[in-house]
Amino acid sequence: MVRVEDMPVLDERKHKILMLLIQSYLETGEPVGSRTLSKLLEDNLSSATIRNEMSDLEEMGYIMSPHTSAGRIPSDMGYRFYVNEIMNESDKKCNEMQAFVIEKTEKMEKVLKQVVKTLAVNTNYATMITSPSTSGNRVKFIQLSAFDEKKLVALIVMDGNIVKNKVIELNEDLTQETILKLNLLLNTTLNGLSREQINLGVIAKMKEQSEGYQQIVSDVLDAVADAFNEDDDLEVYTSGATNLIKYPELAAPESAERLLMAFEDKQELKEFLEEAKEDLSDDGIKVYIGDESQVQSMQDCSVVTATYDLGNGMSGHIGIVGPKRMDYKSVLDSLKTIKSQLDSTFSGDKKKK
Amino acid sequence: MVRVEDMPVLDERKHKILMLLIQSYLETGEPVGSRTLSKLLEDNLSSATIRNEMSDLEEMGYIMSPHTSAGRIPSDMGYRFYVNEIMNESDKKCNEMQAFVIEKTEKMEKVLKQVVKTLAVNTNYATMITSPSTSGNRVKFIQLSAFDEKKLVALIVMDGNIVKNKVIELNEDLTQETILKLNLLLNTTLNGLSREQINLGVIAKMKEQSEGYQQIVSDVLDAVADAFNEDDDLEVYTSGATNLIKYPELAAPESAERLLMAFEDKQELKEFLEEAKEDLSDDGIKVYIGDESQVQSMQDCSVVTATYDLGNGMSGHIGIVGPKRMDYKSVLDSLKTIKSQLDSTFSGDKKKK
DNA sequence: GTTAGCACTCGTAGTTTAAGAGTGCTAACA
DNA sequence: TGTTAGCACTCTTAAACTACGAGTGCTAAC
Repeated sequence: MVRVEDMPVLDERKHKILMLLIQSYLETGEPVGSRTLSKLLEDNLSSATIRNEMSDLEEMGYIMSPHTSAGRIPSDMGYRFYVNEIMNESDKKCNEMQAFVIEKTEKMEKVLKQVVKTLAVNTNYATMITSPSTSGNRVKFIQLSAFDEKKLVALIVMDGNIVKNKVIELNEDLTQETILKLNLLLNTTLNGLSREQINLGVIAKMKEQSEGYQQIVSDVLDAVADAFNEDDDLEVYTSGATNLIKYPELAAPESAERLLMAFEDKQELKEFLEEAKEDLSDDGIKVYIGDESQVQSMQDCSVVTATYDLGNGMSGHIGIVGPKRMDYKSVLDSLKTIKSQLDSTFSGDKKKK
Repeated sequence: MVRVEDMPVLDERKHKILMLLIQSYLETGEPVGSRTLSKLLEDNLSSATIRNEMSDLEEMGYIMSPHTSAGRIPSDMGYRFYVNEIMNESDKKCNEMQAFVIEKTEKMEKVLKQVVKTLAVNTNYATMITSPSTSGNRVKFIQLSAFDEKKLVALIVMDGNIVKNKVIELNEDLTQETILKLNLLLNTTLNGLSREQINLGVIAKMKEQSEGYQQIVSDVLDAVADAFNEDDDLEVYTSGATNLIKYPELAAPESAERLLMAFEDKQELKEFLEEAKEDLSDDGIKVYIGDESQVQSMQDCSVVTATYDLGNGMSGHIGIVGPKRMDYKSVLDSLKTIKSQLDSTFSGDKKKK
């Protein structure tokens, strides 16, 4: 793992050469030789001079040669250098963003799937997105309704207007009156309470007052717990995992398989995205190079993550996974665009599910 | 495409040799030579004799040689022959089925994901399952509740106890009385109606009686339409797609990529599974070999599909995709086991979502 | 500090070679 | 007539060899 403090300072020429070398490698994926750089560089320096500089850069740890007689490729530290550089400058340019079209669908799920797919198609990398999670949610409204002889449906609305329902099967008929009473009890007791506030005391008190309908109360509580647990079964949607095997450096059978399996299983991705929120930079975008991501199967990849915020207390994470030589500039731009699109799409529209 | 009528009849010895050849190929994945078969066969026939028989079988179209000096491999017709054979006999044996454990979760979605994963792990092939769909559904119960100043939630219960809800935002406050009236109107008008029965006439009549709350009625109708449309966004859950690239005959870069992409996109799978229900055999299990599946990306695969039935009018489809030389016997057994497990798991438990 | 020149290294791609597996055919045998 | 041994032939695969080109490091000269 590279620490920024450990990175040697570069004079102007080395800086230029390093950036050029990395750019060239990002484009071609081929090791870059001294002659290539010499031609790329506007100063007419001979390849021999460049060779000396490259030798220095290699010693410093910014670049390395895959074998003796190939050119040089960036090390993880080299990539880190490059990314740090463009993170600084990228705001200035803001090159013509492709506008992504997000159809305004009612279902959050569909929007997320669409976003993740759009991103994957546009970037040609693998993408992932978590469904938005609400923190510090509260119960807003509960209603029981009998819709069949021995069946109730419990409707639970949470603060973020998340609606949950649960079918409850009964052993006996309930009078309309009983249902009204239960509704009253449930609402007066639970409304406005957060997960933490619904403790054993509250539960005991409710059961006490429920006069023989403990089972129903307990079923409703299950459903309430479910609504709170929305976070726990946070979904991760992915797309374009197969894009990755197009990059030769990731196509090695074993590593490719592990990568694809990670995208199929999603558990690891979920954990990673959840952790990613811990160390946010100012704009919520962060780049993980190689082992920085701490995900075993992505040691040979870079991951760019962003946080999106739907405004009503709901936020989630987006990630783009590509080879280390991914086109960081365009990925950063894409993510920024998506971020703002998501924000605006839902600014006035708080529906969910 | 092979038609059973076109398959030449085989004498006993050819039958035995063909079955043996295919079994050997299924196990090893290597072309089978005459010497191998000679040793495998209990009758002491020389390889030369076998060669003659194989030559005949090749002429008939049951087997083919990948190149001159390799052994023979089954043709699609050969596989078809084999599958037809074991479909007949497999019921007799019923070898010790592995019991799959289906945890009884509340959410259908989780069950399906678990099933598809279990199957994939057990068979080492790729698996897919559609969520159960209900045909001929009707509206059973509708309820509007105000849970916030200007927000209603419409709760719709369908015949299969599928529950849908939709949040409706209002421009004005509604009195409790108005809501009761609307509830009455909605229930008296819509209850018991199927998708087809809710036509323009019914809608017009409702709007007429809704006295200025047309917007709400129309929103509710949207939600109802949604509930009916459950079928349209039938989900397909998949697992183990990466298993496929372990089989050399499928690992060729281009074809493997198409396969994996099919499993990522799922649209094609969905269509295939929906069509599969058209031509059911008696026990709901069907085997598609090669181009029989009509799915472009699976020309080199075999697909075994089964229908599962949850009893309350809900049914869906399972599919297992593997190389043509998949272990049909164990796949058929696994599917049968899962089928019965699914049936029994939900026999007394009609919850959904 | 820069550059030209040169020997050297190493990976890639193409060719050659040898080995092995399997076939088809022929002729002999029961 | 069915079965078998034998043999020449084909074809794939892997290993060994070759030639080539790209790139380097070093030295010596500018």
